[in-house]
Amino acid sequence: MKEKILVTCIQLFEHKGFSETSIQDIVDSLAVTKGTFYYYFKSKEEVLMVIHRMYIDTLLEQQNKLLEDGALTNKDRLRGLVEMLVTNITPLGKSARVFHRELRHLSEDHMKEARAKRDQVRVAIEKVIVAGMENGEFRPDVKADIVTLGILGACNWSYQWFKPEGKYSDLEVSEVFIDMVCQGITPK
Amino acid sequence: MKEKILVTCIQLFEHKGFSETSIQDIVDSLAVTKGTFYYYFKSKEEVLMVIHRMYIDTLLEQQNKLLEDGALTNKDRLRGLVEMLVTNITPLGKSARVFHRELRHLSEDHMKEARAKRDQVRVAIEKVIVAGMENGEFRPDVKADIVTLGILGACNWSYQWFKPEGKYSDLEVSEVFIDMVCQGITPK
Amino acid sequence: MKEKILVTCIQLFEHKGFSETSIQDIVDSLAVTKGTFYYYFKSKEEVLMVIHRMYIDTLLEQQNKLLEDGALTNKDRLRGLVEMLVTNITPLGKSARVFHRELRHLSEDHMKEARAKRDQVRVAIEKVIVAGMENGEFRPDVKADIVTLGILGACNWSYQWFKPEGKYSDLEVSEVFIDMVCQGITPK
Amino acid sequence: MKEKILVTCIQLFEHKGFSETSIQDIVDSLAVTKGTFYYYFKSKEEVLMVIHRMYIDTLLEQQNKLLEDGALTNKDRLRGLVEMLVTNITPLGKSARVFHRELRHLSEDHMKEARAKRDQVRVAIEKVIVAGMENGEFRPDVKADIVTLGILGACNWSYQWFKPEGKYSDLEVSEVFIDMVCQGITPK
DNA sequence: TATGAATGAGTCTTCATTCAT
DNA sequence: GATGAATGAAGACTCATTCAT
Repeated sequence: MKEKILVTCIQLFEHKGFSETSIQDIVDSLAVTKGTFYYYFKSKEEVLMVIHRMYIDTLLEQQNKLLEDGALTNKDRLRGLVEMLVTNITPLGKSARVFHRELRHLSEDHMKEARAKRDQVRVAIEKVIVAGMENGEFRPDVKADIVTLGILGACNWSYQWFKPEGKYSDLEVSEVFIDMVCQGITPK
Repeated sequence: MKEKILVTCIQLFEHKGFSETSIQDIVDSLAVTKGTFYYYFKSKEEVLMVIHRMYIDTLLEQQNKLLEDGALTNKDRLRGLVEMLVTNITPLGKSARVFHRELRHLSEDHMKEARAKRDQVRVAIEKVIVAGMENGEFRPDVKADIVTLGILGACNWSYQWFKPEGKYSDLEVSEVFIDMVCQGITPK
Repeated sequence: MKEKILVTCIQLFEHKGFSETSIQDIVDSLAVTKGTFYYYFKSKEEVLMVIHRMYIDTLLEQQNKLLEDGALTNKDRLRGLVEMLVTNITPLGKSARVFHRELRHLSEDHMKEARAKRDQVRVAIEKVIVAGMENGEFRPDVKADIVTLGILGACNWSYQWFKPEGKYSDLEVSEVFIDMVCQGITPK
Repeated sequence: MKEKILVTCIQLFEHKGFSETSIQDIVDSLAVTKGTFYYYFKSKEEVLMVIHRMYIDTLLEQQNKLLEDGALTNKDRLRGLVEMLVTNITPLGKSARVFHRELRHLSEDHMKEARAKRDQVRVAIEKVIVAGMENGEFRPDVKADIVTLGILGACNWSYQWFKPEGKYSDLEVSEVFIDMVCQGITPK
């Protein structure tokens, strides 16, 4: 039941937004009563928090695997991180959209937690880039911090326009992003 | 007064979000009464619409100047567009954040209008890239549509983290973005 | 202008009802501003009162002519009163509907006045019937007071269904009413 | 509770009118909170609709009994219908007044429904008269449609003046109406 | 586990009215 | 005569949340 509530909430929050989704909407979708909702969660915000946590923890897990794999080059790692961020398979895609859009509706504490975790992704990208700069995979003169934010922006923004049934798959999109970021768009 | 209401609304919508800003909040900030608000605007949504329109129209105007200037190379134009998007001079920065975050709270009609205009920016970037591909300024094998969305993402996302008083100026940020996109981050 | 406001108000009150008609509606219909309205009338209720007064005074005037005409039989007089009530010539028809429907929105004092005048019509009918009973024109055993209220009901109700462009004219309707009331519908 | 809300609303709508009765008035009368009202009804209009439906359905039921009773003459039936309409036994009397006065505040759909049902009463009276004309109970030359509207008017109007504690009972009033309509007020 | 009645603060919005100009 | 900016009380309705059962 807790699971079912979560899934329903992800759908609704993604579709209508957190503020615009009422408890009534949620319990109607599930054909249960309000009491049931409050038996499992103590507030609407708690549901949001759980969604955030599930999403970001999944991400961080993936990320750690990538970072710890000693066999990979830094470019491979960067590719892996970009793919991870762009990947849009349900239900992670919906969670991702909720994550990026509804961060502000978390309570003070939960927001700090979410931000801190979100930052780990940024830091990971930045570290990979810096490591690549040091071992010659990347140009030594790039501004790693800003480039990182640029890459993050490109990836996170994809949740705003990406359509799974569209012209390109999520993998193709990440490939293009990686190519753009690594080779640039001007001819050599 | 209409002007004052708008400015206040931009502040509040940016700070607390559209849904979370009540008419009461707005009129309290201005030390007027609700009646006054509704004398100038017929709904909260109308204010949002005006903010959107002001922002996007300003953008499109700048954009048109860039596109019509025959003396520029396509790379110059791209740089111009990126600079235009990243530029965060007050009060456009707040408007920009409101624009990107609260699009969904517009009414059906206004949303269509806003989306159509927003799309003009995307189309402009894409056209510049395609033109550059044709005249050899850019590689002939890039996927212009996705690259465009990547660039847009990097730029639009900057409203989430850019601080005018921070380490880099908005011009520096756009320079890094342009460099990243054009040269790539790998050495030649 | 005062005249124009009145005419417009009759239209609007008749169409939407008094409570549902806002000052804004009124001034919009006239393409003037609220200030103008309040220059001529000191409240919405005052307009309603004037409409009531105009209608009922017109009625009472007609009624008095009928009653004072010594040449008429009581049956003639009754016919005259019924015709007077049913008559739906514009703009009296709309005023009549407003009169009957919106009485309750008058202020205490105005309501008393309106009720008193309205009562004069009832009393007049009753007197004509009693006079007819005394001189043999009407049956001596009718309950004049209730019959009066029945006749009034039939007439006043006609404003709810009568359509000038309908199958019968207002004169035909009153003829039928008079016939029904005088002869009854059973055969002799 | 739903029952209690309905009873209270009938009182208030009858006394002050629908538009003039606020939700606050209603819940204050019941010593509950607004939330409670909206737990049972989803709008003020819904309450009005229920009141209309209860009243008119009760009426139509009574009416059908009358029409189906083969032992009655048409005059009996007409008497029955008039009695039914004039009868003012609590709480139907208040409902009746609300019904006739507040019809216009129903939503489009509910209004159509109410009007259709209200029309059934008119049609029933007309049919009884026509049937009486055919079997010789009533004069063959009466205009059944207008006479019907006259009778309806007399009856419906009674809700405006009838007082249960007054000089005449509701049964006496209907008797006078029937006598007036059938015999007429002129001597044979 | 789950219900459903009840709460009460809060939402956006409308409105009749006033008044300085 | 007429304007239009401003008021503030009141309107209908929503909502997250609680709690006895």
